[in-house]
Amino acid sequence: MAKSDTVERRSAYHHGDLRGALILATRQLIEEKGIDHFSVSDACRLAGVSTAAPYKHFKSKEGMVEAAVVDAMERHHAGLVEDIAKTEKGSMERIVAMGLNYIGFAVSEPAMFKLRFGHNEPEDSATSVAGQEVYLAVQEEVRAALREPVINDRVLERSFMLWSFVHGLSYLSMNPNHLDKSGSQPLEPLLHNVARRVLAD
Amino acid sequence: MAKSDTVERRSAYHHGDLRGALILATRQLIEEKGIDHFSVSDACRLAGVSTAAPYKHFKSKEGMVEAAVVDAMERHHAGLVEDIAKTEKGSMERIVAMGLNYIGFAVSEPAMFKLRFGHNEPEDSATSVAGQEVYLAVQEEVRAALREPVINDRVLERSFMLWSFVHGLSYLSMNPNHLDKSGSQPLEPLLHNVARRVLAD
DNA sequence: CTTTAAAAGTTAGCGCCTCTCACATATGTA
DNA sequence: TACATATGTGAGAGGCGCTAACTTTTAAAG
Repeated sequence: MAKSDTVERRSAYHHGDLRGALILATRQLIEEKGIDHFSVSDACRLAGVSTAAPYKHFKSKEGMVEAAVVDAMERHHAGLVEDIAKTEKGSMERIVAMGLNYIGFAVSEPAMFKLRFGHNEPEDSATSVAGQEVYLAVQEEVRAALREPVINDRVLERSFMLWSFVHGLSYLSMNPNHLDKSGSQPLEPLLHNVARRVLAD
Repeated sequence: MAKSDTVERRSAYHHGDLRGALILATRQLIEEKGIDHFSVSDACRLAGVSTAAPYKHFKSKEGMVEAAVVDAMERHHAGLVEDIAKTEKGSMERIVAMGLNYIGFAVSEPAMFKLRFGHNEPEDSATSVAGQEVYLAVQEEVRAALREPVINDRVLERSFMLWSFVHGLSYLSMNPNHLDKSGSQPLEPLLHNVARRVLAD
């Protein structure tokens, strides 16, 4: 309890929640101008604090960006859980809903999405752990769709295939001018098509 | 002829080929320390020139990195053409060989590979054009494997599916500790499995 | 061979950025 | 109220991206 307690209390000192405000500013600036043109100074101006303030919350610029990405992953996971709750467990519709949710996140926060996969994080890093939650959810739903009792190698294989397709489709969807490379189908039928192939036999 | 002539002559002045040397230094440093810790100054030190020299060849740091990525894409395409020449046109082996080549490049130059997809280049940018050459080669081979006379929507759809999967597999292969998420199969049988599904019916 | 314009390199330096250090202030607890 | 700790600020060191002005090398023309 010691650690999470500390983190929560941190949210109520001077600024109210400077850590959260900086994470938000970081995301907005990166989505707007690109990671190459992002600076801690800009984020400080946006949050209305001095340029030294962030270093009480993050150990470096890199750590600040990573925190923004972790935050995005966590929101993505929460949204995913919410979205699929509207569909029936083990149904094709749920698999398609997951794909649409994944692509929807990529389109709405493309910079965060790309940063998630642009760095080679060590396995136990916060980014990796947060990103894995989404993938674990995919595995569980594929397991249900395949009527398997546990997540075995068959489930892992098909989950990975599905994830690959959806991931690739996300990249194309972020660059709308490249969408015709998929054969110009609308998203939902294409996802059904792919899910059928991946889950078949 | 005016333009390419100029570019080629440029390669034989003072340094011999500073442009090429800087592209090489840029790639080496980015692969070694990551894009976040890359600086033009470091590349200059490695190439043995002043920090102002690069700006005679590239308009900015961004342009220098992009040139390194374009160079990587061109080498990738050349290697792909060479690799598939060893297999029979229209065969499953050729499709699998392309997948292995793609993944091989991702593993050998992961930073270049990620930069290729980490930026949202305008459609006509050099990066985009160079990257498209590889994808056009994929489409042509899928067309041959499907016995289609031209690259129609069916070919586009299956090419995209194949590319998505191979792309996803590349990301996992760059992080070897994540490879078990694909069901722990060795690469080649897994590629056969996927190619069969994608090309079927 | 000399002249000349352009290409390719250097030095100096401006402005911005990251990050640290010393110091100031707010907060919860004893 | 006193204290320890968590947050914040201001000043500044050191580094980087990029430009301006200048020098040197090269290719081409007379």
